[in-house]
Amino acid sequence: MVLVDDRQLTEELHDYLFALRTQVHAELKDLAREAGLTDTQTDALWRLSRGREMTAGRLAELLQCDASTATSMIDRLEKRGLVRRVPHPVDRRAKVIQLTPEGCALRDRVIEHTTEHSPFARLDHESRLRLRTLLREAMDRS
Amino acid sequence: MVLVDDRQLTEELHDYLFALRTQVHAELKDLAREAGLTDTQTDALWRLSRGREMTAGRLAELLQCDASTATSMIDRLEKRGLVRRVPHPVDRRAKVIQLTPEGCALRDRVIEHTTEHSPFARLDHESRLRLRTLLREAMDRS
DNA sequence: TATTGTTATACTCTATAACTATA
DNA sequence: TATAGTTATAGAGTATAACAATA
Repeated sequence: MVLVDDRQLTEELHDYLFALRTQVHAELKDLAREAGLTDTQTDALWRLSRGREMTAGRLAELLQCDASTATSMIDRLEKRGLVRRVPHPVDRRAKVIQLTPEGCALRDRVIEHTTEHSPFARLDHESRLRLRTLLREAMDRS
Repeated sequence: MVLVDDRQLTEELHDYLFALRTQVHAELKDLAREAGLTDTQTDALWRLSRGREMTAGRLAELLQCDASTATSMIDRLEKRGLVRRVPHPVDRRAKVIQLTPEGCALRDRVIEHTTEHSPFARLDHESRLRLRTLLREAMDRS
């Protein structure tokens, strides 16, 4: 039983797509400001934190940006002493990006702050489970 | 009955928060490339399209950016002939931002393309309804 | 030859501060 | 005085193309 027009619903979800971008931007910006970072840098820090260490190429892949963009981002993070480039153990072309102790400390603060001021705190447990399921489904591009 | 650790679930949702940013960025970038725009410009066009016309200040508010940022964005869109600044009917300080016919045409193409290649197309109707409800709840900052 | 990463370049996005015109 | 918008400035994010070193 379809009570809502399908095309209208899809269009409405696209409103959310755009709003989501703005909202997520804003949430990350708040997080970032707290830590003295930009939202993109916070994103990068989070990735490095979750996956521990990785090559520059892998980071670019996760952030879905060009390799050259990753290079300049890493440059800025390195200049701030948050990450460091170390040689790859077997591939001498590649470089492994690591969080420094300062980077780890900042990451910890970001995680703590995120957990405290979560935009998902409004939802109850069941809702969060459902949201996870739906997001997984919608975001899966494969 | 809680089968999943709550803290872990919240952390996982934050992974999605970051991933979502990247994903939504990417979706908008694809959309934009199609139309020869940046993702932010696509966003602006969409807002102008949905709300018809509005002041520069209102646009900045919707995009959650500074007024000066909106100014330069409008500059670029105007230079491309997609929007135009017209005097506000009663407040002579304010300017109303309008889509030009070219802007409208581009907006139509973007909407059509979005509907066709929707990231939400993967979800069935019921799932989309549930997603809408959850997003509304989670995104409501008031 | 193909891949990893960097550099040079050019644009867009972004906020802050100082400003103009109007309310 | 306060508000709407602009300008000047500076830094960050972004991709393209050309390049070096290595696989």
